[in-house]
This record gives sequence, C-alpha cells and structure tokens, in this order.
Amino acid sequence: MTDSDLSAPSQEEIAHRFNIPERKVKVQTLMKTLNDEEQKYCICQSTDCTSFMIACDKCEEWYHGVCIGVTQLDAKSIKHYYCDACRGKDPSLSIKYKTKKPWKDKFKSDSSDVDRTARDPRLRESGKAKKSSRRCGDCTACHKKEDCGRCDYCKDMKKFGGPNKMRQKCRLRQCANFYKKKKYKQESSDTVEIEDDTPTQCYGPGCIECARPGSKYCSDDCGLKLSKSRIYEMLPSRIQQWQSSPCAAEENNKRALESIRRKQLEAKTRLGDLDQRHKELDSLLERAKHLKIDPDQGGTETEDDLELSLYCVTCGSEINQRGALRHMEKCFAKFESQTSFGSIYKTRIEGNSMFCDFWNPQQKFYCKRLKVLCPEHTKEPKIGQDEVCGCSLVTNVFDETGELCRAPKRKCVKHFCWEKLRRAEIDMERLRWWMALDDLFEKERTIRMSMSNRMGVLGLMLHQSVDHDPMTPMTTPQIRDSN
DNA sequence: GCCAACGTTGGC
DNA sequence: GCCAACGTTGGC
Repeated sequence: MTDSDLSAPSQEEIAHRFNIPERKVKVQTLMKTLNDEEQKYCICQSTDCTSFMIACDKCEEWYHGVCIGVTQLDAKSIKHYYCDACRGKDPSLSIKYKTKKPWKDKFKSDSSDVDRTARDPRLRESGKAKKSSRRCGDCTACHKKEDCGRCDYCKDMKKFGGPNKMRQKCRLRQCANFYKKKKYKQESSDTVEIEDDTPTQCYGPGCIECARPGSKYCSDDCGLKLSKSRIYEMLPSRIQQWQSSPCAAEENNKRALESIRRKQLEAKTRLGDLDQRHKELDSLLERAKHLKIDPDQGGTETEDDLELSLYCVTCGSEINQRGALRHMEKCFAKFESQTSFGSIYKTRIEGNSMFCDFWNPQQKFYCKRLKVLCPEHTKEPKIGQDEVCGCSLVTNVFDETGELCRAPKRKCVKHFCWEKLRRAEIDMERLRWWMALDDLFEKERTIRMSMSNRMGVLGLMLHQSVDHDPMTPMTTPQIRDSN
C-alpha cells in the first residue's frame, strides 16, 4: 500500500470506489469503515462494502441494494431513504422521491392525468382523455425502474422469452396505491372516484399501530411475530394429526422407493455379471496365447465364398466377402473419426470406465466414445506373427464347441477384430445399465425430496386434509393424500 | 366478478 | 417503427 492509498480519499473518490451515488456518501461513516475493517453493515451484517449501498437518512446505517431490493437505478430517484426498521419505529417516515422538473412533467402522463380529465371540463367534453397511468408516483413500486424477471407478467414479456399475451407491468412495479379499494362519492352534477385512505390496524399480535401502506403490518417485526405465533399455535396439532392418520401419498412413495431399490439391486447385479464377462474374455485371450497356430485353419473358404460380394454398411461400396469385415472396420473408424462426442465432465463410475475420456485441450472436453471403439485415441494393438485368432468356435451360430480358432490372427478374416467387438458389446450393455441406475437415483432423489417436503414445517402448515364424514371411516389408502 | 387475451396508443 | 403497458372484452 502506498502513501497515497493511506491518505484520506475525497468524497468523489469514495463515491466512485464504492459505486454509490455521491450525494449518499457519508464521509464520516466511510472514513470509519476504511480504518475499521470489522465494521458490519446492513441487515445481513456483513463487512462487505464492494457492491452498491444506500444509507438510511434516519439511523445512517448502510444497506446493500441487493439485500433491501433497491437498485442503483432506483436510488437515482430517491431523495430521502428510510430503512424498514426506522419506518417500523416511526410510521410517519416514508421514502421520499425526487420530483420531476415542472417543464418535463408538463408533458408526462402521471396520476394527475386521471384527475385532470375528471376536473378539466374541456377534456371531459371532448371525450379525448389522455392515456392514463396507473401510477401514484409516490410509492416504492412507482419508482422501481427494473423488472424483476420472475413474476408472471415479467415471464410473459418478450425480453424474458414470454409470449407477450398479458402485456402488463412487472408485479413489483405495479403501483401499491392505484389498486387500493376505491370509494365513490356523489358530488353536485358528477360521481367522483376517491381513494380509500382509511388506515388499517396492524395485524401484529397485540399491536395497535397503523399498517404501512400496501401492507397488513406496521413493521417486519410484527409480520414475523404473527408468523411465529401461527407456527406455535398450529404446528403441534398438525404434527399430531400427521402422526395419527396414515397418508396415502406417503405410502405410495414408500412403495415406489421399495420398487426403485429392487431395480437398483438388479442393475448392480447385471453390472457385476458384465464385469464377470470381461474377466471371462480376458481368460479366453490368455488361453489363446498358449495355443499354436494351425496352418489348416483360416483358409477354408470355397471358391463360391470368394466370389460372393456385399455392400459396406458405412460407405455403401461393393466389397468381396473375404475382406468385408476388415473393410467395414476401417471404414467405420474413418467415418467415426469425423464426428466428436464430448462432455466437459470426466466420467466418474465405479470400476473400469467404458468411455475413452481423452481430454481434448482445443475443444475443451472429454471424449465420450466407447474406449474400445475410439479410432482417434485408442491405438490398435500390434499383432505378433505367432498370435492365434482365439475366437470361440461355434456350431449352429450360437453353440460354442469349446474349441478356439487357431488361424493366424493377422490372416483370420472370419473373426477380424472379434475381441474388440465382444468388449464393445459388453461395454454398451454396461452403459445401458449405468444409465438405468442413474435414472433410478434421480427418481429416488425426487421421491425423497417430496417426502421430506411433506413432513417439513411448510408442508405441514400449508396442507391439511379434512374428513367430512368421520362417522364412516375410510380405508387406509383413501384417508389422506397430501400430494 | 375475475382474468386471460388482445387491440390500441403514447412515448421514445 | 418499436415497445411498454393501458383499457376493453369475452369466456368462465
């Protein structure tokens, strides 16, 4: 830190450094901040002051814009800000907004347009009322400049990807006073709409204060007090009710969990079997290593066989039967190399992964081809001159004779790449079962979530089943279904 | 009476 | 010309 860093910053510097409007900078408070790193602010009581903050003009406490729902744009139109705590203590306090300049206001439509139309005989007679505005211009909502992006009206907007069918202002920007209950009073020639400004009493337990505009409570504390007393009052009986009567949804969930558990066990067993098949293949290859080449095997094709031709399944060109497997294998590898399958996540499964998982630093992903079939990152093993083919011989296509093909591996056209394809077949099956297992884990998670929600405080407080005919008790599954 | 949907219009 | 959002209306 240099000397200049230690010197007292100017008001402008502080405003710039803390990203706050200059007029809100309380130099004394901030100087304290710079010297005392443990200073805590806002309702969140954190020491962080790197984001936009606004100070209460009554208690001079600083609040993060995000914590109290005031954006930097909103703050530009605020003249005096009073925090919730101060407004709770003194209901006469309300956030004061800057008024627009008269020359600008002259051409703007605001709440006065409605009144002006009602008052101004020229406008009334012409019937050409200006498009009115549903704004009082005083409440917090009227001064919000940004849409929340979460309410139904925001979600309808084009900018949030909605169909633009409702075409209404963001719920948080809807004027709190415009929708107040209206009273009508008869005046000499006209019926005039007036706002019902009768203050309502705060709903807080034992509180006799006036509720804040647009709220049932005089302060956040009163709202919390009522919520607390509701929980103390209602929760014990709800828990008792929950424990005394069986719940159909809970029973269904338990049955579903049992079924999922059975399926998971089956999947794990099948995966174990497939691992065993890999081991059997390894031992078969080991057995083949000790065999000697039989020069009579591998050249048993008749002349008819040699004349037979077929078409490659990949490129479609005509090939003779003898070299068909070799051609198709190479052709597949060529075309497969042209397409990449990748994911940014490395495979994490128990045992040997069936995926290639080669990290591609250019494309920044892990290769997700089957490892055994990946033509790009898996090298074909070199075949020695003495190696035998080793493929199990069969009769009637599927019946294994127990003998192995002893043709030279390099020349055997009948069983070209047989162990690679066998391994790929097993890995594909393993992949299917892993995916099934993943699906089952997700289902289990969802069910467990709904079970814990149902038994949670919110679930118990919000949902209740009433038996309208207690004289004829229902059978268990019909009693209660709180789903 | 409520509300989704939509035509319309003032402001930019 | 575009867009936010107001006022109206038909269906429920």
